[in-house]
Amino acid sequence: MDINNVHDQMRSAGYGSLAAAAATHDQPIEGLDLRKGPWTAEEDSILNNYVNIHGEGHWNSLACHAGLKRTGKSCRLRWLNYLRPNVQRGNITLQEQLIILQLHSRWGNRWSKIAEYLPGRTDNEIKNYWRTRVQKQAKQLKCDVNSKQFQDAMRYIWIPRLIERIGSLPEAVPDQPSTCITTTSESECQYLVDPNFVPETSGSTSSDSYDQVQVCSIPTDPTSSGDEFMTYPCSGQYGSENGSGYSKNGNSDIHGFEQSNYWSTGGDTSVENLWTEENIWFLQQQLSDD
DNA sequence: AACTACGCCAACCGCCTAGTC
DNA sequence: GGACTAGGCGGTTGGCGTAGT
Repeated sequence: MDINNVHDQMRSAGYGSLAAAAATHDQPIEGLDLRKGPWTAEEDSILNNYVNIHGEGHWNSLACHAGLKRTGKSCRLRWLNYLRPNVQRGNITLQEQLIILQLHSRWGNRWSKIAEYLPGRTDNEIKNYWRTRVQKQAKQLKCDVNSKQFQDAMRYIWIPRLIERIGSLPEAVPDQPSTCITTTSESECQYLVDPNFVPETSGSTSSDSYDQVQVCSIPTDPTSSGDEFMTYPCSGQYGSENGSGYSKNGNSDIHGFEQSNYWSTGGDTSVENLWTEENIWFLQQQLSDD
């Protein structure tokens, strides 16, 4: 461990308590070489060992006592986003995408709140996912990510498509503790967030509508205790028998979309091919008719 | 092979809030 | 009640890798 830690440097430099204050506000103090940028393996090891022994919290003093020339904030971030046990990185699954879309439509950019429902995922990663993937889709649609147009596109196209794809998976992905899939009948399926992570989940409530899928039990308000299912149109193997379940307000009017190449993008698990020119044109036509 | 453009993501920044004195 | 501190959150940025030319 580096004996010449920040604390000692501060003291020897005569800064006293100013040092801690400076660290709090991320203000570099002349003569102190607080490190920035990517963490080294050695720094990771030091932080990991220190937290394993002393626990989380008190990040500023942790940084000093561990001999890390980093701000407390930096240590906290590194621990939460990278070193913490069970942190998952990369490969946002379909189930996770679904949850992100749903929760964002409800809570907006409350990344940390959304992250609570995705065990192992950090708010930073969800935020990055949203910015790089979702906003890209909005850009392709030539609309703002917060616009009604894009919200509709998500609700009536993207999310149902995700549901369809999740339903077509060979089996529920076992390493996704946040999501379970239960099928209550041949034409009805439910995607429920694991009760361990979502409060007030209703276990096996039946769908009100024959051709709609219950996706998630999410409190209307973070403090709400009531059950509320977000419902989305469903088609194909899980939807209405005529396969025309895409609907606004429960009435089908986007099924023509399906008859284009919307469902013909193969078995990839991403949504990268969602907005073909043809689909974008069709969607814009549909939405402009509202 | 060299260069450029772009996407992704780790990390930083500034602001806010809660707790403490 | 005000000052100070720690921690948390969302927005932003910079660097790296990769695809395209």
